[in-house]
Amino acid sequence: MEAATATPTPPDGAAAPSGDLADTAVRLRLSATRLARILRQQADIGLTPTQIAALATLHRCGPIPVGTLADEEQVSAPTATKTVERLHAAGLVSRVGDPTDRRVTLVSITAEGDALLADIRARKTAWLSTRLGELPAEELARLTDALDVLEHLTTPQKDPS
Amino acid sequence: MEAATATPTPPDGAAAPSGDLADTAVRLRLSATRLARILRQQADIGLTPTQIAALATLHRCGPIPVGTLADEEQVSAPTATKTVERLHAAGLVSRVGDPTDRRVTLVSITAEGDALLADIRARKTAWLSTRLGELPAEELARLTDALDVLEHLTTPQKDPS
DNA sequence: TATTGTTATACTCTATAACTATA
DNA sequence: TATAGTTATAGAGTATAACAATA
Repeated sequence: MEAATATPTPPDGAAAPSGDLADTAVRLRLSATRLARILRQQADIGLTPTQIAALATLHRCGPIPVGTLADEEQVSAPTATKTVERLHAAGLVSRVGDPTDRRVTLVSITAEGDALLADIRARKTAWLSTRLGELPAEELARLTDALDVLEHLTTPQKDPS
Repeated sequence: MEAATATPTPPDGAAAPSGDLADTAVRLRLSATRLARILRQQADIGLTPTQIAALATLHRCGPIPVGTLADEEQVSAPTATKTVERLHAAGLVSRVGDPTDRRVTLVSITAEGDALLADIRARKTAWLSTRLGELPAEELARLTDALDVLEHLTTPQKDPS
C-alpha cells in the first residue's frame, strides 16, 4: 500500500528541495529524542542508564575485554573500569583474566545480570507495546513499514575511524 | 514464556497479533534510543545535554521561576538552581526577581542563549538531513509517512496534571 | 505555617593524565 | 616500546535534607 508518491529524489546527484528534508529531520529528531527520554524514565530498577547499556552490551557481545566494552559504549577506559566495578559489586557481571594475554580482563554477564536485563527490557517493551496497541491499525501499519528505514538510519554504514 | 522470539511476520499489514506488537516495540525502542544517542553526540558545543535542555525550555516557556523550570525538566529544585547558575555564568540566561512575589526568581534566556540554541539545533538538523538525503527515495517516503504516527506516540494524549 | 529558592552533603558519570603489569 | 587496565584527580549531574526569606 505504500507508494513512492513523495518527491522522487534520485539518491545520487540531483539535490532534493532541502526544505522538505530539513522539515522531516526536525520532526524525526524531536520524536526520537522524546521517545528515548520517555523510555528511559520507564526503567527505574536501581540501575543507571550507563549500567544498563553496559549490561546490554555484555549480554550481546559475550565475554569481552574492558577496552572493547569501552569502545562499544564509546566511553573512556576508566569509565568502563568503574562501570564494571559497580556491576561486579552488584553481582551482575564477572571478571576473568585472559590466559593467553595476562594484561586482559574478560568481562561477562552473570545469570543474575541476564535476568535483570530481561526484566528491564520487558518493562520498557511492555509500556511501548501498550502504546502501540492503542494506535489505530492503519497508523501502526505505517509505523511498522518505516521501522527498517529507522534501523537503516541508525546502523553505521561506514565507520570512519 | 521464554522462547517466543522467532515470530514469522505476516506479509500483509492486517490485524497483528500481540507477538508482533512486542517485536515492533523492541525494534522501535532500539532505534529511537540509538538515534537519540547519536543526535546527542552531534551537538558538542561546550554545553552539556542538561544545559541544552534547560536552555530550550527557557526559550520555549519564556521567563519562568526556577521551580517551574525544575518541573518542566523533571529535575529537583537544587539541580535547576545549579544549572541556571552555570548558564548564567556563561551569559546564556538572566535572573530577575519577581516584583509580585519576592521569593521567586524569574529566569529567562538571553540573546546569546537564543543564538547558541539556534546554532545547536541547526547542527543536529543538518546532520540528520544529510543522512536522510542519503536514503533511497522509497525509504525516505516510508519514513515520512510514519512521522505523524511517531509524533502521535510521543504526544501526551491525556495529561495527568 | 506553607512555599520558593539556596546551601550542604553525598553519590554517579565522565574525561585526561599518570601509573602498573604484561607483551 | 607499545598495550591493557587501573588509579588519581577534577568537574558536571543528580538527589535528599537542612536552611533562609517571603507569603
